Amino acid sequence: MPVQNAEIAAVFSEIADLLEIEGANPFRIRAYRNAARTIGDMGRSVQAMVAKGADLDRLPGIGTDLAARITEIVNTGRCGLLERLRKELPPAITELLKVPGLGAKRVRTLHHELGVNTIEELHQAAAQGRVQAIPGFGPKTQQAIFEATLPHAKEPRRVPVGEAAPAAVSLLAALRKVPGVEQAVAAGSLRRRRETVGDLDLLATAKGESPVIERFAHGEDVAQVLAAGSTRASVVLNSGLQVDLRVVESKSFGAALAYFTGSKAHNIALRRLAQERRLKINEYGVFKGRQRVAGDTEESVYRAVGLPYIEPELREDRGEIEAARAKRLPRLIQRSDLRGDLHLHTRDSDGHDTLQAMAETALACGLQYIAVTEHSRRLAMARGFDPVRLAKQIDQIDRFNERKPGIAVLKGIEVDILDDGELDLPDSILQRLDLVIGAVHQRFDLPRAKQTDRILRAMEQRYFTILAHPTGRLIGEREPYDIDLPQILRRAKQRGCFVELNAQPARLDLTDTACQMAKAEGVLVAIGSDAHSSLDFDHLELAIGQARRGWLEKGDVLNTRALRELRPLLARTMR
DNA sequence: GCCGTTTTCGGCCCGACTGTTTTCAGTCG
Repeated sequence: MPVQNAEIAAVFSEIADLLEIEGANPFRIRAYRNAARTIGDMGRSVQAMVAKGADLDRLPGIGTDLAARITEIVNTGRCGLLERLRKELPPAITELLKVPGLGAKRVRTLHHELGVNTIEELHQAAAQGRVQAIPGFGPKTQQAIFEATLPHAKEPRRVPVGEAAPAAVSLLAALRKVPGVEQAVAAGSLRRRRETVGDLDLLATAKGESPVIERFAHGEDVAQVLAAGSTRASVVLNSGLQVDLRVVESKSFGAALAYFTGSKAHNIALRRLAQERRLKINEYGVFKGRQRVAGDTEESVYRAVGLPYIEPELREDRGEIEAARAKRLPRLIQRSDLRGDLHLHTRDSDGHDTLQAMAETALACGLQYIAVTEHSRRLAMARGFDPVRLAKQIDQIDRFNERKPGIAVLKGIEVDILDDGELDLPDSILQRLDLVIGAVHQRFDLPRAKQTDRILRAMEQRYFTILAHPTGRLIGEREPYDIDLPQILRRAKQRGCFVELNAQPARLDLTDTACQMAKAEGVLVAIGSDAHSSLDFDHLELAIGQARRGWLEKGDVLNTRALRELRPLLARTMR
């Protein structure tokens, strides 16, 4: 039974939660949390490392004890420590930690004083007024618990970055109009371009008496004010999105921006470096004793700890500090590096705009070529193409290009990969194309070995260029299908074909760590907007964010190539 | 529980806000 990294991470997270409720050494708890994050974020399979006898304790934050626990979980599928903890505490109790305002200590108190073990029991206790009878708990706390544990109380959800970004734009515009406000910018996971955003972190600089906090808390879209002090406010918008605003003086702008951009793990690593230099970093600056030595810009903060500037998308404590120290930071790809778009639809299948309109908009977006890639016949509901309609479109594109429209249109297809790994259209028509994108659109439930084999077989087809949205996940809606991605990437390298980074906001597929894996394997990533209308070219910006999080540079992305360099690369896959 | 060009022991990031308190603990990011 294969053990996924995510499962090991979940075990360590639960151990950390239970240890915390038990009141264990906080640093031991942190060690389990750090290990959970390290394992969960890792591109490599821990199980494979164990099988190869690799030294697990060379992983950051993994020592002798944790290495032994990992080996135990991989080999036996069980974890003795977790089983022991689950006997000492009711397993459902970790759910209580998710209630806003409840941390480990209060959960422990509620458990000991009231015998509360589940959300339902906690709700009952609050309803009966038993919570406020405990020392340290008052009526407000009890009321907050009561409301947060109502059966219909929804868990805060993470919002796709494509939704969060526009919300931030309008909030920032409003902040900039408040008297005394000098700057207002987005920080947090939005600035790091994470694919989902838990809450919006905004940072403003303002002169002394600016009413910025007050105006923000009374904004027209604000449903609830969670907190509002002199430098910080937290609100919930009508959409359910939580927004935190921090206000600092402009001399602290850089330090505050670094601090509130995070990630938390990156900040901790940074402060540790500062400690070594007898410096202290907080959101107001970098300090040597009482003297402030940096903080007006982010660059100054990094310089103070002996590092070059690190791009926000890299700040996850996934090796960027070490890379910065060694002067080996990547020069991350930028939107302006993209020369073309390799995946889009017109209204000939399920898109909304004509080829002419798509081409004009792409040109206006600074692209030099696009590939039209309609669906194939298997996707009947998307009006997928059969060979006859595809032949017709091929002629249409040829005529279009003859008119010298200022942008080159490549002939492609997004062809379905059938259950057995065959493609949905015959070679006789595929051979007339410039590129063939293969996509899995049904049978997401195949077991790992079959699903992997299906994709590997598709990649071996005579005409196959790019594997579309390789994992099939839809953020927050559908899990990725179960595949051996490292094996697929290895085969892609051998075959000379490419993997897509699909820019649709709900897809952003590949993930950031998968992009890193592709880069490590030497497989070029093809960025595709998967545009279904001329408005969708904006999504390319999201894919660029994801690519940057995956440490991709210009050279790692197929469609940064000029057309004359691209053509031979595509032709090699059409053998 | 991890980690070490100061250390194999003794450290481990830092501050704001709230609620329940008469000076602070707990939570959060």
